[in-house]
Parts: sequence; structure tokens; C-alpha cells
Amino acid sequence: MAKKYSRDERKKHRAEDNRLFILEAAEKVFSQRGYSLTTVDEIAAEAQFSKATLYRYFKSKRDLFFDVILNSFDEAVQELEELRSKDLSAEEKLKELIQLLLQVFSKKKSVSRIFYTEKDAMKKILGMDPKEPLSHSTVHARIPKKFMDKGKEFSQAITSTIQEGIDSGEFRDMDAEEASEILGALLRGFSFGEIFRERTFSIEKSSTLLYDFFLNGIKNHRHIK
Amino acid sequence: MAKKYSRDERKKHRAEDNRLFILEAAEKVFSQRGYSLTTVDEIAAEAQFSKATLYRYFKSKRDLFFDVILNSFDEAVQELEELRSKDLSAEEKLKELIQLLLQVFSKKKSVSRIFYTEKDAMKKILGMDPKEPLSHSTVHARIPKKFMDKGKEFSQAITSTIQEGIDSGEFRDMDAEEASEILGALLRGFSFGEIFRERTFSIEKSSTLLYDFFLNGIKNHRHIK
Amino acid sequence: MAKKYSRDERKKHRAEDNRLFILEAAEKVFSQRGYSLTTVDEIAAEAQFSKATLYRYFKSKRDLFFDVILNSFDEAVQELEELRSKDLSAEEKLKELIQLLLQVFSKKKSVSRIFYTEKDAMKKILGMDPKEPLSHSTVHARIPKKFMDKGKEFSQAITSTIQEGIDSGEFRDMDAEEASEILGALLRGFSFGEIFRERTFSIEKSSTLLYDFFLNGIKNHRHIK
Amino acid sequence: MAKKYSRDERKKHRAEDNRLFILEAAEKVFSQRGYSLTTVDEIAAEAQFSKATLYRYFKSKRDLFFDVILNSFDEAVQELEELRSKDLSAEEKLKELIQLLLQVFSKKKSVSRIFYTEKDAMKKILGMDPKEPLSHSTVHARIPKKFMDKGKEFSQAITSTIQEGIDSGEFRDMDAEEASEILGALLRGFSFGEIFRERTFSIEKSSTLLYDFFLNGIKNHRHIK
DNA sequence: TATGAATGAGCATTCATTCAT
DNA sequence: TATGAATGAATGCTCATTCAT
Repeated sequence: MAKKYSRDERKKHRAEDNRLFILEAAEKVFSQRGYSLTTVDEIAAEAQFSKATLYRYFKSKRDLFFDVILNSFDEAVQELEELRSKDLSAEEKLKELIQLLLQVFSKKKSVSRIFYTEKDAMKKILGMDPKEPLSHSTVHARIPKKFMDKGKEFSQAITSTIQEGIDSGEFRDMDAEEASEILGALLRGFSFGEIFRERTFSIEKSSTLLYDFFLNGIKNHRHIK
Repeated sequence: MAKKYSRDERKKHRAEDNRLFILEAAEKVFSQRGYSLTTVDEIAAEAQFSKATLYRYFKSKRDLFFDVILNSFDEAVQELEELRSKDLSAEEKLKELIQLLLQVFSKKKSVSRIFYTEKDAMKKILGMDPKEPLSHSTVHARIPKKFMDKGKEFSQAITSTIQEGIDSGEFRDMDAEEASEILGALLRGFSFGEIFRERTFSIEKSSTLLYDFFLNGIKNHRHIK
Repeated sequence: MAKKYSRDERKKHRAEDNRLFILEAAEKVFSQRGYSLTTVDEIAAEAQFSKATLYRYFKSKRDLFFDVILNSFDEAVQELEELRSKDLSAEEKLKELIQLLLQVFSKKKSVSRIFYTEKDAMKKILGMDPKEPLSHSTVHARIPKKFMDKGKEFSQAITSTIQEGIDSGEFRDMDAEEASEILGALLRGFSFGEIFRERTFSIEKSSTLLYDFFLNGIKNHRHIK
Repeated sequence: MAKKYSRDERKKHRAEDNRLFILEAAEKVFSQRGYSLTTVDEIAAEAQFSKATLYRYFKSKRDLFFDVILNSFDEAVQELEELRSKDLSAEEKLKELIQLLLQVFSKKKSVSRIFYTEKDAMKKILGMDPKEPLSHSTVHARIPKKFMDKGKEFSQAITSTIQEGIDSGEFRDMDAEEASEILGALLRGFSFGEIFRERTFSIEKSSTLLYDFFLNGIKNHRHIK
């Protein structure tokens, strides 16, 4: 386990810094091993703090996990904001958006994977009876509002970019929310499937590929039946 | 542990039936709770057998899990074959394919989610050192050949359907494999994201939606820059 | 697992024969693996009967084990009797006795090892509270009388042979029982230690060696202090 | 499991003390019940620690067991060294040696019994295939070198003491190693058989007895055939 | 504040024994 | 009689969490 920070470097940090250190360590480990398989010991080792110390900063593994996700969201949302404020055409903006989200999903932010996939862990985390199925009503009711809000910021960024394109005539007329949903799914699915794909693509190649398909579809528009 | 089942409620099964019964129960629980969080006790309860009995039929939790996946694959691959033999245009076939895969992913076959997402569990299952990163070489080397073969049948079905469309001129000229990759990602991502979506769509609506976007993209082709 | 008896060969046997088959199989497995590590499944496999069938012939693993030991004793005691009736000098008889016991201990009858060494198993078998220490009073009170009787036949055989030698003047004057105890210990210890010895000796060499030492001791009787 | 210990009764130990405490508890339980029948719970109860705590100090039951044996060896070997450095005649030294080894075997060090007798457990412990027979080559290859080394120190102590006696003329001319083997067996067998003996002897009486026989044998040297 | 130590609750797996045919 | 199937009770080991300093 590589030691990212030496004890000396760390000394100077105060409480809030420590929190962040731990959060980063946790993110790293959670990303690599998922919620269930990650042990608090591993996070502690990665953060170079004692396990007990983690519990000083976070009430539980569950809480730590939530904060990791929230933290990841925050960073990503911030990058998102920067992107949105750029003066670009909808197409250009969409292309960059795809690239950004691909990075968010695949690289450092792969925690999101857990958020989207470890239903089981989520239930445990959300304090639901494990037998109770994961339905919208139950999940939505329990996911801290903060979560949903952050999540919405994302999809809204996509949605509004697409809407801009529709308005400017760059994109065809359609339900921008649906399109956003589709793009989200595409990115998600592409990132998750990575491992079992035989060929891998660079982020650039990937984003070009996805962008191209999302824009043009597969249909031959010049084809006359 | 309180007795969670009664002998009376359960029909008398033969060995092979029992195996299947357990397999189904396992699939259900694994699907809901993922690999790590699923306990053998839960599967046993669901199957209305004692834990020890499961071990008569399956060597280990790991083995049971593998068999669940294989079993799911088998069923799906069979449906796939039926579809492929139908005499349909590439577009029609693609539409049905999307519908089928959506069902495979979202409904009964949601075990596949684990296969695609629980990297950590997979590592454990594949007997890898948890520290060792999940790379293609390591994973591909260890995933039983049977698995990869089944998996390939799927992507090949998609690929060849797309290729048919390209050949017939229905689809534009492109790399069929890449397109297949994209569709796979789309379906995957759509299914996994389901839970956190605010709106849900029926399988029909979903497949129409995905089909439409995959076919046409979002671009306004009549738009002149 | 080698099949000692084919089902066909066995068909002809009646209940009593089956009992013996099982007994032999059990002896073989118990000898190799000890009481605790031997599973009823293993014995059943060795005997080519179903586990349930074993329970038709023996009330429990414990009972089966007892019978194995008793059976072993019986065979050995019989050989002993034959030896005792031979017309030999005490020295000669003693030499043969050593050889016989060495065989009994080391070869087929290594079950005795368990009897002598697996105190823990004995306790369980004897139905003692595991916390209760193994003292003479408790053990002796519980070991079925049959056992002690058989055991005594052995030591008495040794004792009386030695006594004969004392009476004939071949052996020096001593407490024959003590000497018997000593010889028993020597044989036991020699057999048990076999595994960790670097050199191994044939039964013949071993018995000569033991006999020689037991007879002459190590002292230099011609040495004048 | 009811709490079997109270924090109050237990003196505060440092880490190293705790390790030793657990080691002693384990030795006690292993000695009484053998490897297989000893449960980690029992050791924990004896040590007045929770099971989980044992695992802080020892990686596994197997490891704990090994350390118990090693520890026992160490103590015994140390006593041995002290004895060897004393200025005594070979006979006197031998007598004390017998006494010491008798103590080692029968009293506190009865763990050694397991080492010598629980072949089956040894196999499991050594990670051998249970079907694979216990042969010299396999066992010797796997027993940690440390073990064999300690073991050899013992037999060498005996051997050299005997050799001294041979050289000084106290003992008759013979193969010192063989004689050492014999004495080892005698002591071992005597200790193991203890339980089923009707008469028990004090360590003093026992050592006198064994010493006497080992020295003089049973033969009447004045007897003329 | 920081941490080494301790633990309860849990989990996968095994095995002697019983049951139903 | 013989047996395939079923199971309760263990057992070794792990891990999130708390405690004492």
C-alpha cells in the first residue's frame, strides 16, 4: 500500500484536513473494492490513521461512504459548472460533457459505480429491511435529499445542454430529459462494461465514439426503403 | 434460526428439480442483494431448504453463484437463438433484440448486474489477490472459458444483426462491433440506472426509446450550420 | 479410494459379514486418520455402503469406533494366545512377543494408537464432560469393562512371559509387572515415534534392537568404577 | 456463548504478556483435548479473552498450535542446556535427563503428545492431502525446519550423554544413536500409556524405574545356560 | 486528539445423525 | 434391508464498532 502522505507532512493539518485525507483514502478504496468488500481497516491503512481515529471523524462506515459519494459529487458538479459557463456551441459542449462524465465515471469517481450498482449495500446503508425490495418509493424516500439534489444537478446539466441544442436547431426536436436519460445510461453502461470488454479505448477515443453514436445514431438516413 | 419453511408447503422434488429450485432462489437473492451481502442462509430460506442441503447440491457459495450466472446466460442465449432465426428486417430484429436484452438485464436476469458490476466480489470469486488490479489479462485469464463464450454469443448476436443492417443498407456504414459495444453499454446503463430514475418506463416504452435513439441519434440532420 | 470389495462379491454376504466389512473399513480409516478426522462418509465410502447403512449396523460413530478397537484387540489377543502356547524358552518367547506387539502396534492394528493417544476423542467417546480432566478414577470407571479386560490380557501375557523367565533364571529377579509396563511403554513409544524418526527399521531389525536393549540394558557390566 | 471471564479478574497485561497468556491457555487446552477437538472458543474461554482477540495475536488455530509447540520446545530445550552443562558422570546425567524428559512429556509439556501422535491433525496442519500417506519424505519436507531443529537438539542431548558414557566406559559399547532412539521411545511410551495404567508412579519412582531398566535390562547376567 | 486493544455478531462450511422411500 | 436426501449444531474466522489510556 503506497503511503501517499507521510506522518510529518500530515502533522500540520488540522481536523478538517484530516477529514479530507480520510475521505480521499476511503474513496480510493471504495472505488477499487466496492462497499461490502472494503474494510475499515483498509481505509485506515490507506489514510495512515488508526481505525479508531476514523471513527472520530465519521460515525460509521456507512456515514463515511455517504460522505465519499457526496464529496465526489461535489467535485464533479463543480467541474460541470465550469464547463457550462464556457461559451460553446451545444455540440461542442455536449462533446466535452461526455468526456467529463466519462472521466467522472471511469476514473477517480468510480465510486459512483457503487452508488448505481450495489443495491444491496445501498439497502443496508439506507437502513432498509433487506427483504424489502428496492422500489422507487422506498429508495427515494430514504436517500438523503442532498443526494438526490446533487444527482439532479448532473442530469439537469445534461438536459439543459441538450435543450440548448434543440433550441439552436443543432439537435432534432425531442424530449430533452429522455435524451439526457439515454446519454446517462450510455455513459454508465460503457464505464461499467469496461472490464469485460476485449478492446479498450482511451478516454478520447471513447468519447468520440459515444458522441458520434449519440449524435448520429446508426441509421442510414440516405437509405430509401 | 427459526425454521423458515415447512416441509408441507414444498412439493416433493427430485434431485434435479431441487437443484433448479435452489438455483432460482439463489438468483432471486443474489439479484436483490449482490454477491457479498447475500448469505447462504438467505438463499436457503428462500429455497426452503436447510443450509446444509444447499451444500449437497453446490460445493460453495461461489460455485452456486457461478451456476446461477451460467444458468441465466443459458436461458437468455436460448431466447436469443430463437430471435435470430426469425425472418425479420434488421431494424425489426434490432428492435426485438433490444426488447429482449432489456428484459434479460432488468427483469429476471438482473444477476448479470453483479457480473458486470461487482468487480470486488468478482476478484474474490476468481481467487485473485484483492490488491491486484482488475486488468483484462488477469480477469480474462481467470473467468471460466464457459463464461466468456456465453458472453460472446450475446455480443455476436448484436454485432451480426447490426452487420446485416449495414449490408442491407438499412444502417449506415460503420464498425459493427463498435456499434454493438455501444448498444450493449446503452442497455446495461439503462438497466442499472433504473433504480435512481424518477420516471420509470415500461419495457415497451423503454425499448422504443432506446431503439429510437440508437437508430437516429439526437442530431438534427436537416439542420444547416 | 480403492474399492476393496465389489458390490457383486458382497451380495452374497449376510448381515454378520457386512458388519465385519464395515468394521474392517472403519479400522483402516480410523487408523489412517484418527478418530476426530475420520468422517462417517469416509468409512462408508471405504466400505462401499451408504452412510445410512452403517447406522443400521452401528448406533453411532462412537460405537463403531469401540467395536473396531475391540475387534482389533480380539485378533491380537488370539495371536497372543497362540504364541503363549508355543514351547519356547522365555527369551525366545519374549523375542517373538516383541515382534508380535510391534506388528500389532505399527501395522494393521495402529488403531491402538488412537486408544492410547487421542485422549480428547476418548473423552468424547466416553461421554465425559470435556472439561473434566482425564484421571484414573474417571476413565477407569467409564471404559467399558470389556476394554480393560482385553487390555489386561495383553499385559498379563507379557507379565507372565517375563515371570517365566525370572522363574527359570533367564531374567534377573524383578517385579514382572513393572518390567511388563516398561516393555509396553518401549513398544508403544517406538511405534508412535516412527514418523518423526529419520532412520526407519524393518520389523525384524526393530524387534532385535528393542529386544536387545530390553534384555541387556546399556550398562557396561564389566566396567569397574 | 455466555461470558466466561470478567475483565476484573484479569490482570492488565501488555501485548507480549497477553500473547504468552494465550499461549499458556492454548497449551493447556490442546494438551487436554488434542488439536482436532480443541475449539478456538475453548482456548479463548481458558485465556479469558474473546475469540476475536486471539486472532489479533495469532493468525489461525494452526499457527497458534505451532507456536504452542515451539514455545514448549524452547522451554524444554533451555532446561536441557542447563542440565548438560552440569559436571556429572554420564550415569548421573542420564538419570537426570530421564527425569527431565519425563517431566517434559508428562506434565506441562504434554502437547508434545499431539506432535507425536495426532498424525491426522498434523497432516491437516501441514496442509497435506489427507489421502497422501504420512511418509518420511513428505512429513520431513513440510515440518518447519525450526521444528526439526528443536527436535534434534533433544535427541542429540540424549545421544551425546550416552556417547559420553560409552567413552568413559560406564556404558557398554553400542550405537549411541540407537540407544538414544530406544530411550526416547521408552519415555514417550511411558508417558502416553499413563492414563490406562492401573498403578501410577511419581516422577521420581518412574524415572528410577526407567533408568534402572534402561541401564540394566532384564537379563540375568549371572545366569549360566 | 489519537490509538492499540478488545469484542459481539455474523458467515461459510462441515459432519454426525435421522428420515422417507 | 438399503439408501439418497435432509438438517441441527458446530467451528474457524472476519469485521464494524467501542473502550481505556
